[in-house]
Amino acid sequence: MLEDRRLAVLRAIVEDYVSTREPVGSKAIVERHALGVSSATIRNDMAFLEEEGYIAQPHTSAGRIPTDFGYRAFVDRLSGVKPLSSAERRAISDFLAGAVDLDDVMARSVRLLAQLTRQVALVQYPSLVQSTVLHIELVRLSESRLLLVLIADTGRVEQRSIDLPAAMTEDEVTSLRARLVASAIGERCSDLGDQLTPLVDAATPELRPAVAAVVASLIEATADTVEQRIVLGGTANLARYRDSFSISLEPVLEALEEQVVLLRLLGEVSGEVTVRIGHENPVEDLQGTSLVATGYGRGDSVVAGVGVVGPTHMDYPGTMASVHAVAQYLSQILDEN
Amino acid sequence: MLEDRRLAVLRAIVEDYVSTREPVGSKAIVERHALGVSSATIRNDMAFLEEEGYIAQPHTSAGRIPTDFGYRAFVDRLSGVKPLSSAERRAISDFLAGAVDLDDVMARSVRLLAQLTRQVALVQYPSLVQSTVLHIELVRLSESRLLLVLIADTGRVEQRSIDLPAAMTEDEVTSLRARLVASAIGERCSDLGDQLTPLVDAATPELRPAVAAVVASLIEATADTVEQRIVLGGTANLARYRDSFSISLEPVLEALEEQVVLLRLLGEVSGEVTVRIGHENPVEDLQGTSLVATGYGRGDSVVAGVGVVGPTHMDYPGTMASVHAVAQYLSQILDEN
DNA sequence: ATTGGCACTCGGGCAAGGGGAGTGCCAATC
DNA sequence: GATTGGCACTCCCCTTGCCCGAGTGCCAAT
Repeated sequence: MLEDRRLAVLRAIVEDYVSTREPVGSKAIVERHALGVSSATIRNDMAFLEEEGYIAQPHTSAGRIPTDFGYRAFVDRLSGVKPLSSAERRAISDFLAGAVDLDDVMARSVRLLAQLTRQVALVQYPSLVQSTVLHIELVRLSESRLLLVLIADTGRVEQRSIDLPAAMTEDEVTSLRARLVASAIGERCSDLGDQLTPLVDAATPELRPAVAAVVASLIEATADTVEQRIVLGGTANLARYRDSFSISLEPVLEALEEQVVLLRLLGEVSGEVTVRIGHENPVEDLQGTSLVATGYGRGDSVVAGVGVVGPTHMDYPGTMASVHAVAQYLSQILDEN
Repeated sequence: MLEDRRLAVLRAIVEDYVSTREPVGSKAIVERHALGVSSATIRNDMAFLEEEGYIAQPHTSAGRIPTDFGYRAFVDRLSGVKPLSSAERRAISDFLAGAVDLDDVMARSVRLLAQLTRQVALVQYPSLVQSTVLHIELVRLSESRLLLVLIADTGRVEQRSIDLPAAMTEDEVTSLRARLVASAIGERCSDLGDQLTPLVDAATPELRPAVAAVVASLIEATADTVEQRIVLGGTANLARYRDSFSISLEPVLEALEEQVVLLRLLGEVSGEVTVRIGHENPVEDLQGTSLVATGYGRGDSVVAGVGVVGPTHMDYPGTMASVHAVAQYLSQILDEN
């Protein structure tokens, strides 16, 4: 009962601070939230909440602001699920329906998510490792250069140009292409190594180096360290929160330009919506921000992540709902193909 | 002679202001530049330069800062060509040499340019309109869905998925693919419309709608309004110049997220390095910034643009040199393929 | 446990003042 | 006629001092 009210106070503080971005005082809570007690009582509760580490004072005689720990409690125990309005749902499906290819789906999603949440959006391309090979194409650019195109069932198309150790004729390329197609189609991209090494051994001695180069390139293209791609959007939204980030937004922008960092952020997503608040964030430069992310995929398998990065004082319920919804639609689009 | 000194004063003001970002006074010029005259003389010259619109005073009793017009004069008449150091040249070629495909080249270029200039870099994919068709691939995703892949000689690979109006068998797809390849390979992408419409007419009545859909998709993919792609990088550098932009950087970031805007920026590039200073910029939200851009391509034909956006008080000679150098290397890479 | 009252703290806004950088102008000089 | 030193003037900006008010913590009363 008493515990309940204290949590209600914490909720009030989080909500008010998120909407006003100003430290909230005991009086403001009494006025804006019908808790049925006086400001003095609230003050006592606040002292307790501060003791426990949920909230903090920027300085004496200021209101309280939630700590990362406070947000954590809010997200875990206080925020209900905030359903999207039907207008929002419609907006999402309309927005994504017009996409012509995977690149377009990714670009639209990231834009959409940035718009919905007014934060920085991240969308990861479906992982090749989780995909199967739909088609392989080998195009002869010149005597000793090939273009390799790999098409995955998730809609991803990867290309590599290959400098051959020795010239190949058109016929040789055609035949190699047929053999690649025969061994690779339908296989998991992650198994390509095992599937294709026999081809190298089976090749004639003259052609072996060339075949090896092609196979190596194919394997390299599907190696999980390089194959990951993440699209970023809505960085302009960061500028709005300029003063929210402890120092400045330069390190934040910098971190967000590093693919490696983005991969770490979206690396451990699951089917659930995950929230990392402030210092919980693995990336140092982003410890002034929060991440809301989840995975999408076909059926139960998660093939990639999607999420947003914003100030710790974000609207968590709303953001989580938007991220969840976009992930759902992405899964659906993937299923349709 | 006298005119010469006045221009020297303008140059001194531009150079000092660019490096210190603070209004420069007559005394500072005497100290930092050996012009052989007293500060009073400089003051007279400054009064003249102000009268003519080259420089302005933020307020009485402050030093002078260059106007857009002043920068223009500096760029047109005062700045010599600043050659890159050999270390820089080596950095560029090293950086670009490791690229595995066109996407990689574009990503690396934009990163490189952002790093060299410490500003926001833009790199445009080679225009399809300026390319010829190297290969076309048609993959059957399901009974009534195809994936169309178009490979251009510039290394670009475009994909579209197509919902067919009626089912097609594997054989039908193979045969259509062969016909597409026969009519399209070696043609300019911009001519695809003319080249492919006969195919639709020649198709059997049952297949005609499907063929029409495929051809329409191909034409749509190469239409010059949609085919353009621009990669952006180094937005973190904007944060450093936070206070340089008249208002805030939010509108600037927003403008830079609009493909349409970027296309307008790089739309009219030529082989020369072009500079647009402040209000000369066609995009309203970017009139507090300057653009330094040029084109790259094979031989004389410009296939795409590359450039940077930064504060009007940028190091023009250095930026122009970097942009020029990167464009050169891009042209070279394109030539090699 | 809750409440009203009260003294206390401290940040932020505002006004006043001084320092300093820089200017424009003028009379003198080459 | 261009150049120069001198000088009065302007105005930004930093610092100081001050007050106000929001908000707190504590306490005694219920």
